[in-house]
Amino acid sequence: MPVTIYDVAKKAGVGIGTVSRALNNSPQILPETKARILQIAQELNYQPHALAQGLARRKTGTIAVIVPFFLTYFFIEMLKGIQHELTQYQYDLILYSVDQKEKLNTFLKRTLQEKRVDGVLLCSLSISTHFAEKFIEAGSPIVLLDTFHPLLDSITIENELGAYQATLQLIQAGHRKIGMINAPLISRPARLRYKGFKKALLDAGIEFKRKYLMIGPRTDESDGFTREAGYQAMKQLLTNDSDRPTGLFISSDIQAIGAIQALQEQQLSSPTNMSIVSFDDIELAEYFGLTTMRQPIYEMGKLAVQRLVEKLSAKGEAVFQKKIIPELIIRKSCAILSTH
Amino acid sequence: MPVTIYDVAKKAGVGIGTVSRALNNSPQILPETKARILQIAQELNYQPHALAQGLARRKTGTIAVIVPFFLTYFFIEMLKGIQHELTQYQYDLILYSVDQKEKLNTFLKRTLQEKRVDGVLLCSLSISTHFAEKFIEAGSPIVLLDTFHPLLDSITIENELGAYQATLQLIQAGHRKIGMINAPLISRPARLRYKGFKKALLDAGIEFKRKYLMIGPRTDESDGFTREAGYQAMKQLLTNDSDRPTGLFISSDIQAIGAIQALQEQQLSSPTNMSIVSFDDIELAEYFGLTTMRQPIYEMGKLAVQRLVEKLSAKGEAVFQKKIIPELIIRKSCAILSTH
DNA sequence: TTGAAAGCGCTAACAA
DNA sequence: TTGTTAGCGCTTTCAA
Repeated sequence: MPVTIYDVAKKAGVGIGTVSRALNNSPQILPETKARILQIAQELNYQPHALAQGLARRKTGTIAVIVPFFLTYFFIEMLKGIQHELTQYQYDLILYSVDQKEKLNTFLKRTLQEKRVDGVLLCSLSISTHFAEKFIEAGSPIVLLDTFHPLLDSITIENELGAYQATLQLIQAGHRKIGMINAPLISRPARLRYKGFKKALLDAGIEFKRKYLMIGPRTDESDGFTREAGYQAMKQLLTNDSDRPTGLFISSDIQAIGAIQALQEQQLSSPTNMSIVSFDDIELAEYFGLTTMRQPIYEMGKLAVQRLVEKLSAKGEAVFQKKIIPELIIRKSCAILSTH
Repeated sequence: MPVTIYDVAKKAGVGIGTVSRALNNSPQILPETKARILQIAQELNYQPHALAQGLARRKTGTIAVIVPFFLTYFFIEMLKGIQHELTQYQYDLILYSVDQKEKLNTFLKRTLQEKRVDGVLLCSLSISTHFAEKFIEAGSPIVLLDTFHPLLDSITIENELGAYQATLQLIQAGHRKIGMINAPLISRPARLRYKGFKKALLDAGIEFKRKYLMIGPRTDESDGFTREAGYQAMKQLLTNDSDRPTGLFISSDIQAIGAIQALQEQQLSSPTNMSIVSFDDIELAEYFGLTTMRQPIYEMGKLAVQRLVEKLSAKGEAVFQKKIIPELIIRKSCAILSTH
């Protein structure tokens, strides 16, 4: 039989209101009674019922984190940052993973109406304007992570700029035949990285060749930022052995790793036969010696939580849109092209 | 202003009890009134308040998943299985990650008393007998995943058997100088795999050499089943260049990957200079061509959820202890030793 | 078949 | 400073 506030009150010989005050350290209570009550609560091993407390307080102490179903390295890192920071603020985390498109809206609707959570962190998934407005109307705190909507708070990476820099790195290494392996363009980061890539070529006066561009497949199981997708893309690219790029910008490390595998199967290697600059800087990037654009994913997760918690207490400010600039990490997958 | 059951009742011209009956498809209601109420609820976009519902029903529709803080590939896979299955049963998932030892007990205590969740899934972390008994007393459903306690339901891998088989594979390939890279022995799987390893050697009449055993370091950040730990262990092992093993059982794929890296740094490779059999069969194992003992992690996650959900409805049966037998996956990291 | 009312365990406003 | 009480939004008896 779980012990309730009534049990504590009875044993202490006070009303439940007083117990509540003692527990929530209200100033309107005599220090001695407070001490006595706390003591008794301890003895009885009392712990408030979370749901009852939530119902009365109109807040749950829980936030929802919505992520794509395919938990890749990227999301793990993000989750770690989020989780770590959330612990600091004493919030619990409900994890929703979206395996189908409609699911996201279901979850958003639920978080909005069901009142099971105080706020939501939406990761890497696009929210419709309809729902963005709903959240604003309802005054429900939400922050977007690695995704964007003009009406809402967000923390994103400067994808276009990062891609530009990555490509520039290839150009500065002397490459002129530069290609890209990208994820499908339904993904916003994929679109932006593509844009940055093309701009870098344009600015350098290098022609963009359509056949140097490879877009890996997307499946129900993945968003296309996968090792397998990178592998397939590179294989496809190697099909054309008369005219191949010498340098490649690949939209994620994990794809680059797959691509390197495809290279090796043909007795080729990076950077000898193909220079590569990728994106993310996941843990494995170091192992593969990838020159890559580092996204501080963990820190972004922390930042998102901080912002959300801020909104949870004092809401109603201007839209907060933080853009993080990725950092070029030079390893050895991008070689300087020998001039002959 | 959120719409409540009262709003629906008023608009339908009925009592809230009737609305509740309509919503929870109780048989004690006239089909027509039910239809009408449902219709109105729809129009009003009504959704029950989760906490209020939970308070009244004495169940939350949420389960807790407790995992170690260092989310490795192993846990990700496990989480995916859990998450996927949980969705089928309409349960929400609260994720607790344990970053310090005391934290686990805090979480267990909370789940027990706070009534925020209906049950718990404890992954890869040891529960004390004290808490095991508490859970039984309280009748709180809990199932252990990749961890064991005699009093509680659990789903574990036959670690000892798996290690035995892995080692046997090396022996059958002709190896006689066989070593092991292991994680620290505080980990139960590490202990059991060590045991299986030694038994295989013993049964084959092969001497176990202490200097062929390498145990990687454990840190606050990790349990020792990491790439870095494997890397360090192999480096250490290579220190001795006069007398090295030719075959190695490594306690996880990710450590094996680190070990291979150390090998490569010395211009060595597997299997040419060192045969390796590892454990887990994570996604990357295929890429590295690891011969390994496959743990059906995803399926174990699913199974755990199924069992938990079962207990959630009809509890109070015998202790369920499922032991999964790992499967040998032959790739190319273990070479047949040429007889000369 | 339905409505009214008594909880579920807590917080917070109101009195005392 | 404290006790009492009215909610919080729902489920579920108990009568009708």
